[in-house]
Amino acid sequence: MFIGEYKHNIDEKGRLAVPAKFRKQLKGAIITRGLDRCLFVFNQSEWQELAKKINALPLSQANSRAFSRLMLAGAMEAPLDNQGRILIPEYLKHYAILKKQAVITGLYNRIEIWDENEWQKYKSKTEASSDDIAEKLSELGI
Amino acid sequence: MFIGEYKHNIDEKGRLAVPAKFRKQLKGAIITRGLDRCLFVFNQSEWQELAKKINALPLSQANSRAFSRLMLAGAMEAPLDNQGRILIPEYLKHYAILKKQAVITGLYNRIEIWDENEWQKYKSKTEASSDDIAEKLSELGI
DNA sequence: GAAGGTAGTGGGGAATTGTGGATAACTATG
DNA sequence: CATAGTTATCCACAATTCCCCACTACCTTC
Repeated sequence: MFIGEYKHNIDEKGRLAVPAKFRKQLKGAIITRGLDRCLFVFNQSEWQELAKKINALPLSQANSRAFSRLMLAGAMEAPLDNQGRILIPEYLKHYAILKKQAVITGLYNRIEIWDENEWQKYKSKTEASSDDIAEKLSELGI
Repeated sequence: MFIGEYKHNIDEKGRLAVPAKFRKQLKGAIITRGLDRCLFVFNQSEWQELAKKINALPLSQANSRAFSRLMLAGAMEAPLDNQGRILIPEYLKHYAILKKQAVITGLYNRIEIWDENEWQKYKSKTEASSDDIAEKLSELGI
């Protein structure tokens, strides 16, 4: 299970250190476009499951194609190097507006990568309206 | 599984380098017209499957006939040369508005080839409405 | 408080990949 | 049958990517 929030730097080659606590669970990581301008990182099995679901969407529907292209075409295998870093492709760096300082968060079955600034913005926005958000979730059984 | 987004150039002879990660899975490629003004590339077995599906469409329906003509009549075998490139026929280059810079994307069981410009346009359009798309897909269990 | 270990950061060298051009084979046409 | 044009195969260079090694800082433990 991935939990927690970590702050790390991306070097000039686009490499980002994965927090040590995440590494063992991440053999064969897949990185892809996420929602809200962050990146998702999955381990092999979680990704397999998700990719299969996406692939099953009907090719004839424009929305399905768009979503596939976001998630599947956005995806990239991201093997950890000996120092436990992943390489973030240029187009994903661009998508997530990643500069030097990045935030890595654990969300149970996935990891998210945010630009530090974006994360702060998102957090303050969300924290301010956390009560409202909670209300709306009651419909979903939480 | 094909995933990822790569940027490559088409040379004056109409040749396009297939990303190294795709090559082993692509013995005997089939290239054809795709949807949204891109080209689809399949490996042998995926193509077989799709062709069978298309063939099963009712001949009586105008839409089916149009789709058959788009996909089947547009198809072409595209063997890789020793450097891992495929040759894109003139009529397909024209269909996909391909100029020099092309984008190659992996979508699980197929590859797509886009003109760089078209891809950027499509992507920014899609990314802008990614929340809506995601919402609609929640019905499908994602 | 010191020492050992772990984690994060940075840079350099080697192999792979992408790209362009050149030569050889084939096809078509006069 | 010969020649010209077109297509296919091969070769070589250049850029990028990948992998490895080294350093520093922090944290933990004795």
